[in-house]
Amino acid sequence: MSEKTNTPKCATCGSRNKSVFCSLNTEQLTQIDTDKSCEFYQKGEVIFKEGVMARGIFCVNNGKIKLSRMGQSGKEQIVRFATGGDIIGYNSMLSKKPLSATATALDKSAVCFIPAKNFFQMIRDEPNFSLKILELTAKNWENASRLITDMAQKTTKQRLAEMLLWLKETFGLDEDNCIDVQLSREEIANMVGTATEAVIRLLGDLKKQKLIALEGKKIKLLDIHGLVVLADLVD
Amino acid sequence: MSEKTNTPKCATCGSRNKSVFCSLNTEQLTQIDTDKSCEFYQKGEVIFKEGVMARGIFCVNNGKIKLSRMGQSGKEQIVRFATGGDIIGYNSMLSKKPLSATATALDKSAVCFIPAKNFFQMIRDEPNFSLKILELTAKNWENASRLITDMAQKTTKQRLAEMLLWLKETFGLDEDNCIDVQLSREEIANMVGTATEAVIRLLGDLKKQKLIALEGKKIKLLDIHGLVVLADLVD
DNA sequence: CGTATGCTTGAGACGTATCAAGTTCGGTGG
DNA sequence: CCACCGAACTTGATACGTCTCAAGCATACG
Repeated sequence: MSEKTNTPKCATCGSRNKSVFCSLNTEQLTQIDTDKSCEFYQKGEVIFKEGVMARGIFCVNNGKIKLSRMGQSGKEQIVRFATGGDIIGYNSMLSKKPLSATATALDKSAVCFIPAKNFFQMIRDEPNFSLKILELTAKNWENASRLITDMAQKTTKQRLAEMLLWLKETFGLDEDNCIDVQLSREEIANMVGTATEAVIRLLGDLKKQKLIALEGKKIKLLDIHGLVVLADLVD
Repeated sequence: MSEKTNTPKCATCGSRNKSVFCSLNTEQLTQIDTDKSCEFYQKGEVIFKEGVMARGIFCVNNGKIKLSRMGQSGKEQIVRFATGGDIIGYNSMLSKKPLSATATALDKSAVCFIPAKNFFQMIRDEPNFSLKILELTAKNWENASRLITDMAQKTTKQRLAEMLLWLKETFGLDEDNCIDVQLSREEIANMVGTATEAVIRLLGDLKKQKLIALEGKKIKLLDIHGLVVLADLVD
């Protein structure tokens, strides 16, 4: 099979309708199909690296991706996730600055690359597309400012509870009520902004409080409302 | 003097050229002038409140404004500042969600209100304006994701050093090398994400390290490079 | 089956929050 | 102009949470 055969078409992309591309017409989608390319990544593979200039945007066809920054002495901070239908790398395009985060596959993922030229053309030609991107960046800011507040003010345990809820929103639950993504304890720590050991102890606490259950590597949510209350510190 | 007389005109606004409105033509500016209104605020007065739906954007003619969110048990978290030429309130417009932060004047400030209609019209009619706003929101995200990382990973002292540098960038230094904005210790604590007492002690430490000097309420920066090094934990 | 990697537990040190005084500052009314 | 009052600031003592380091344990994989 050639790569061409593997490359998904925008018109038939299952993620398109919930994406920023939902308002584009057939002609515009064909143009993207012509210019884009698609890459497949294994778990752990890097899609793009912080500090490099972006040459286009990436659209996640399917899979799970983390976006992280290098902080203090090389410690990773996970700042966002992306799944099917999400686009990544656009902030760097728009600000004309180097990429501010590294994108890494958490799972087998298929990611399309759309050149800068097409991206900016869509912004110029299609005000609705522009507005979609603006909506996206505005929501990003709102999420980010909430995160800043929480990082600054909440205890580690509250942040952990919040991150579990965030993971649930992003990746959903499987048939067994377990969060449907596999992250190492270290990666969870890198979301929460704490040490791996703290995550382990605090997950133990949450388990004792019957808010979650631990089944192997999987985290089962037993009491979502309880987690919400804890995360908001109604405590 | 009627308020009309007081209302500054966009065409002669000293802040316009460094603002997102720099690419608009005379006709477009006149349209804004017709529809906008201008309010004057004293130190401490609230321009808009978190949770309310925005009905337009605000453009700072002059003055100093803090944007903050309510976190844990009512504790304020300062997430951004705005000065002459900056616009605020647009994220809420774009995401069609309630305002995510409260804007408060730190000083006598003049702020123009531009109705949503005009804002969206400019986005539709003027791709360059669209791109300016996109650039702005993208930069916001990059700042925010850095802040998230720093809040999660840096020590309080490092964050304080970083915030002092941030204040310097935003408000500049006066003729005496003092940060040109008056914030209470509590407000500084609400930027750093710590207690007022910690800020006081740590400012004392920075003073002992000869990185800053304290002259009354004013903070004088003695060794900017030293602060940069400290903030980055080259320590 | 052995080795590497990730996970877990424990003990100790450190940083920061909290609470409880004082002190200084800035504005107001006598 | 001074005295007063409240708010902001400062300092100290203590407690708690979290990080770090060190060791042991489970798990995955060749």
